[in-house]
Amino acid sequence: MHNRLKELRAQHGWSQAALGDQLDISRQSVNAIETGRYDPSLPLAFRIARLFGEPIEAIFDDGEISQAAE
Amino acid sequence: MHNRLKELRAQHGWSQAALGDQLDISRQSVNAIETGRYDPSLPLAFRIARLFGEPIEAIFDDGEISQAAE
DNA sequence: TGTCTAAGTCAAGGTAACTTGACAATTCTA
DNA sequence: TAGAATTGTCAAGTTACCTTGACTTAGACA
Repeated sequence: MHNRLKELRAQHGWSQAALGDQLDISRQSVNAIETGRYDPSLPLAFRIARLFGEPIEAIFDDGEISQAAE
Repeated sequence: MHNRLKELRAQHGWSQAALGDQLDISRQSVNAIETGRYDPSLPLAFRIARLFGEPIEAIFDDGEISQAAE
């Protein structure tokens, strides 16, 4: 799943390690998510979205077309 | 993490098995998520949100206070 | 009554999401 | 130039997510 983690982290001038500290995960996990080796868990996705002040859907993109309720 | 899966499923009149079919997971997994035994993966959370036409944050709630970007 | 469906749970197993520790390559900078 | 910081990656281990198969309980209904 594509994500904007690297871009958002760069906007704040944080290292992978510094971001990991704030998210309470290791720098290797930050790197793995940024490089697409695996997706974050849902609780971690919530922490990421909250840290950057954006909805999960604005940060992560699973490539499918989202359809609003009618 | 709390979620509204059971409520949303009831609104559509679907069984756990029928919902599992649409999400491409087993009925036991639907039950485990509904009863809070574990959280869905992020890709599965996307499929759930898309199926019900609501944002992930409107269906799942990790209990923390969300703060919009300023 | 017996049968069907739905829901809840358990066991056992596979894969994904994390961990710590290590090493190499690059870049910044004193 | 040497040292520090950053990033990328690997190995090995733990836990979470998800599977199939099975069993139980409860409700609907012929």
